[in-house]
Amino acid sequence: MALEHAILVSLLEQPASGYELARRFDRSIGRFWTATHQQIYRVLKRMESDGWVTAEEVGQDGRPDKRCWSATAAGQSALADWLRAPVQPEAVRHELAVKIRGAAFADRAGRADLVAEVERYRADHEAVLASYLAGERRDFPAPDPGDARAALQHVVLRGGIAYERMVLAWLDDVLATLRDLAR
Amino acid sequence: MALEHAILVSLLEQPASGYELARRFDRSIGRFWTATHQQIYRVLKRMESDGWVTAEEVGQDGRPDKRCWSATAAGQSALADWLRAPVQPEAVRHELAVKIRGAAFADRAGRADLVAEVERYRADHEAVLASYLAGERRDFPAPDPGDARAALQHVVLRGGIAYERMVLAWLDDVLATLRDLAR
DNA sequence: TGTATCATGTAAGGTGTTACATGATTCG
DNA sequence: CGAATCATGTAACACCTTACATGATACA
Repeated sequence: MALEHAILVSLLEQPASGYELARRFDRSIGRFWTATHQQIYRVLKRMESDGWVTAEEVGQDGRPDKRCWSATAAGQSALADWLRAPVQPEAVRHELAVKIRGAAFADRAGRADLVAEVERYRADHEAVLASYLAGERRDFPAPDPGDARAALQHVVLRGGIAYERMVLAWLDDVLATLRDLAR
Repeated sequence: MALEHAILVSLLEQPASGYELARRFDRSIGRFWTATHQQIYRVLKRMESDGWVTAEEVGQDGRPDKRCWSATAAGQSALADWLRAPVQPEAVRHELAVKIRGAAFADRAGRADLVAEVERYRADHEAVLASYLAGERRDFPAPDPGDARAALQHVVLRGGIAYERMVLAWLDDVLATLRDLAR
């Protein structure tokens, strides 16, 4: 139930329309919390009725009008309450791990297909790592000790980078193991 | 939608009652796929009507009767089909990362509380790592190149170990960053 | 003329969580 | 006698995903 809070954080960082929020959830915030635009519009409506956010109608030339959302004082206080609550244990769902254990019950051809799929998956993660590193060079070229927001954004990004590096190393281990079995 | 397939893998490894399955989802399988007993019973029923699993009634002395489930040939073939399909991109939901970015909008006391919470969270992950390492020593003391199932289970466990080590290192980074901001 | 982007939604269906429910045995 | 474990479920609700829907502008 942290979608509300992820939206609050994003709106406190910068007010936005539902559409812009949805794009952020495809990019920076999407690194650690995914949401579709349908979810976002629905939750924004609930948050509005709870008084956590307010919208300002913005007329635009040559584009549809938009509602620019920002967090209210009540929203910021709800976020502060949530920050104080314990972190919920995460629901782990790692499909590839299920497939790897399932490979024990596949034939030679099935395992060869899995090797190809792991290679494709590995290439995806290599691309994600490259984009994180590019983002780090772009957004955090030199540490600024006075900027708390940047320091916190940066440490979260470093977590993403560490995760991707770990995944790549593990996928090499997986590929070596699968190839060993094929011999 | 991999719960069905996680159940198939588990039943192929060893037939089990719904209750036993639920316990496995609290332990070994739960490392990469979580499920509650309610979900498991519901899905088992659907899988039975799809002909993927069959149950054998087992009467027990001093305990309630149980239904021992095993995968059918149709179930194993459904698993093989799924193994050939591309891995779906995972839905990332990392609450702690949201909280860390949210800490930019908290006061000193709120950040101090977050430090304490990160320390608690870190201790949890240290315990998980210790249990993985104990499981590795217990179940895979010496590699057996002929045992495909063990090799695949082991590489998945190594993934869990690598993940926990990465998380611990990152949490140290997070704690150092938060403490830096408090000075 | 077709595709991409901006902008906001509804509806249906599937999945997951929480609470409730039952009933026996084992162990302290 | 109470708590934990074994064993299986139902019901209600919350949440998420997918498909559908609309309509404007910008650009090739």
